[in-house]
Amino acid sequence: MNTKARFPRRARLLKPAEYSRVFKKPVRSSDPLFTILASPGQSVDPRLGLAISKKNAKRAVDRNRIKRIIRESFRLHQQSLPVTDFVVMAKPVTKSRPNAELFKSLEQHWSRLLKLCKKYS
RNA sequence: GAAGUCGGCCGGGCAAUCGCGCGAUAUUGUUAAAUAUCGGGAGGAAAGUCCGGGCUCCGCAGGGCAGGGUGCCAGAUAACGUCUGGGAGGCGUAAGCCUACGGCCAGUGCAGCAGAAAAUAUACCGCCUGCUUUGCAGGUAAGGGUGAAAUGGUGCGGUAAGAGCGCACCGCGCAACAGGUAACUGUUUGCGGCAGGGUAAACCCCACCCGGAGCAAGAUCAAAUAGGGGAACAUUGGCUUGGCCCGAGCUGUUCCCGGGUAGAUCGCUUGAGGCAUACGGUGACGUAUUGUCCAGAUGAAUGAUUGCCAUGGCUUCGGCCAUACAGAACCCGGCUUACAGGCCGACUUCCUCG
RNA sequence: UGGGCCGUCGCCAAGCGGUAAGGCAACGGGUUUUGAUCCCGUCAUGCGGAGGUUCGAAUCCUCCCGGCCCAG
Repeated sequence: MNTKARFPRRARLLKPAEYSRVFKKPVRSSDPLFTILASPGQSVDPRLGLAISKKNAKRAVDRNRIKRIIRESFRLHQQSLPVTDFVVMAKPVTKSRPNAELFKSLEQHWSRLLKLCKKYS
């Protein structure tokens, strides 16, 4: 139904309960920049949640930048993703990397998760 | 031209594509919502949370003690620990800057080491006199030495040697007078030979100020669950909003029925708002008028990519690199701290030329 | 958002206006055939940072920096 690369509210995780469900039995994908947890979704669309802790990115500016980049990347790739709930977590080094590198890393994550989720289901 | 002082301002720009959340309007839809168009969408510090206020609740926000804060004077302000003007002291050639800057003649405390002596008196080396002369007694506080700090400085007189012992000038204290709203000031007058040290960011005293919590405050609608709610009576203990007391409420018993967690909505952005002009005031600021609406999220919007330009640096002249500090969360007034680079104005000193 | 606490040698810490204790560790020496134990000695000039008050500050005051805890 979403022919365009949009990012409305229903494509996000909104409640603590939804987050804890993902944390309980996730499929993991990690690299030095991000860890992404995935779990089969209950909605019609793939959904995204963000977990950027103050420990990993101390300044609010850095946290906002990381979140925006993750959302942007998710928005552009959600067409190819299965109906799954994702939670993206950042690492301590993430804040010091340029935007282009973060986009590249996330792209690899999405394609890897696509394979993993197919195997899972 | 160089060095410096003060004040104010900016904090990259334009375009294209793809988005996010808010408001208004329109259409669709039973609702939830969806789509389209238009409008606007981070800061000078949004930060630290160091002060002050609004707002909300604590029945009223009351009294006393305790505790905390402020501390030259006057003003500004909703208020302040902020700001403005003035005074005093200090620093600087100057422009200018800095200052917790009330009170140790209310009381209490503290001062290691050194030094004779550290706060109430005294005398180590000295100096002078006398004597029974390798010393003792008396006088003295000029000189030396110690220390952060030792009973005012210079000169003359005076004396056995000295000493405010006396005098002159300076300093200090008190009073009067004059100026100033006041702090305070003085080529003024008079009195006092000098009061007796330091420390109050030591306890403390004096003056003034402060009730407590915080928008996750609080209000409304309400799945689940039955833990409850209201009125009357009683008052030992317990609880409540600052630590205690007074005062107030709840808990207890009886009677009567409606209450409320998850979640949602409101609070939530029109305000001690901001811009412009005029007037008053040395100034902080105030008054009046015209016109204006300028972020409102909630796992948390305000973005990403590309191109061109701007600024700075490097350059093999093709280009390449860099562009700070930092992200609203109820809202304002300050303070403090961080900050690439740049702009404007006023002033000071020095050098050169005319 | 609000409130509270703490930064002292490599580690654990006492001291709270007048020379910064002590223990563990480390290093050197002694004892022992060797090692442990034990004994003696040494070490770091450092009180999170910057200002101020004071003759004198780890201590008092102000502002920053870092860490921890609590309420919701």
